Amino acid sequence: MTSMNSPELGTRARNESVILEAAERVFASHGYRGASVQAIAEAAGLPKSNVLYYVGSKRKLYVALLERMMARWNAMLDDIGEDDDPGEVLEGFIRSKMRLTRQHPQGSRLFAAEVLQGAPFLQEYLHGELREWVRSRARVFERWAEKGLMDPVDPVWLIFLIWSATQHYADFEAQILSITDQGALGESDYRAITDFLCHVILKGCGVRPPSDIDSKRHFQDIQGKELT
Amino acid sequence: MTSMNSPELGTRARNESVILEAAERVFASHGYRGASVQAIAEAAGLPKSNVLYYVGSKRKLYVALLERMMARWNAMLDDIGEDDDPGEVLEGFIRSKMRLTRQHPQGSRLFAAEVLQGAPFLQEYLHGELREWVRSRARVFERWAEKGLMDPVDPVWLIFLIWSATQHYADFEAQILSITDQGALGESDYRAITDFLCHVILKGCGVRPPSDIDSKRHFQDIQGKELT
DNA sequence: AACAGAGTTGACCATATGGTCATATCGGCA
DNA sequence: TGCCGATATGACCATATGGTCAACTCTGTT
Repeated sequence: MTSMNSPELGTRARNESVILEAAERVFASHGYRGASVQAIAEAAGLPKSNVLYYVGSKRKLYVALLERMMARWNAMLDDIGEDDDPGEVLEGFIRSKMRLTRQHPQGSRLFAAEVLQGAPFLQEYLHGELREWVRSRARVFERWAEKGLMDPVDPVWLIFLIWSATQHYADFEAQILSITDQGALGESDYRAITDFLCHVILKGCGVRPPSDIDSKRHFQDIQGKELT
Repeated sequence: MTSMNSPELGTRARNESVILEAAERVFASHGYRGASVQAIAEAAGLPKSNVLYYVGSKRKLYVALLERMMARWNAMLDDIGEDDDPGEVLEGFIRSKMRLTRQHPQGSRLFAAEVLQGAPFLQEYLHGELREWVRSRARVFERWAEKGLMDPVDPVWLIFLIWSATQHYADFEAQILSITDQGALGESDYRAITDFLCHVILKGCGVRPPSDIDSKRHFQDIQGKELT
């Protein structure tokens, strides 16, 4: 079979993976226009020609990265109904989004850079799939407000608040590290931040926090996924 | 004197102003590396040589824009003491930051792009001036918590929450417009968002909202500054 | 050993890049 | 009128850009 390579991957799969990781870093910090194939190749430790041999073109590489990130994003978005517990749903929402940010900071930054330039490659996704997702969530939140389970806040602004507060820890990491005088955010920082956000946002919307048992399940969920 | 030009500006002042606005847009959407002098020149409606005649170099232009934005930041950061009213301070803080975002969306995006690439030009500012500002604010918040005027939340995460939630409406404007199916965020949107953020964040931290008279002062403050 | 297909890479191309410079025009003033 | 500094801009340069291509090596199969 294949010779003794890194964990059972063909040459193509291995190189593509190296290239994707390198490209994600470069695109994330310099945006689409600012990233050069040469820079990506150097970050991947390969000649430029080899990179283009695998990915075809700069544009295809960029699109592939965006699609990978949107797939991760979709995997995070589970469904809810108006009979679910608002506290559980909101807290799960915050924790999922924070986990995504933590596990894929470069991907989060890539997304931010894409949206900063007006989201030319993501218009369709944003205006289609994601918009519908937000609208359906918003309807449920409104029902909860009618039932007195939460304050009558605009559900769309609430969703954006959660997205922004979590996204921030990837996109503005450089600022946060400078200001808190740290080299990196550790597991305990992320746990503290997540708990803080859950506290403020749930309380701020007048939502009763979920019972301890549920919080503990979420907590273990995070720990389990982190230890890989 | 000078011939009949736009509102009493010398040639130099007028052209520099046009160039700065154009450059802010281009740098904001494509980052430092992704922005080309040619693109800036076209956005300004001037030949490339003329742009370079006025600004010297791409790098100087970029630094000038960052400095202008940091000056606006600093103008917003007024001082507080532990005897001030927490609700008034927090609400003023949120409203100031939101006003900055609204009045200078391109500048906000420029800042975001700079931080996304690791803040190479802003390290000094972030690690010096801004870090001290955050620390001093944090001490006051902690005193308030000790006095029982607010929940014992980590003040630094609270400051970042406010920054992220407000910043978001500039940096992710494309996403927000796509999802809410709008062409632009209007004055009424901004007022609603600001009120929403004040409600959630103050309540979420256990801070008593300021009295009506104070809110009205803030409100007029905003309106006054917006109508220019 | 011979072959085939995947992988590798330097040379090359047209175009774009940031920046310089010589030259030309402008507006006011003597 | 002639002069002068500020303004304007096309021509130009060295380098970097995304992408192509032909030649090469490697690995597994017959």
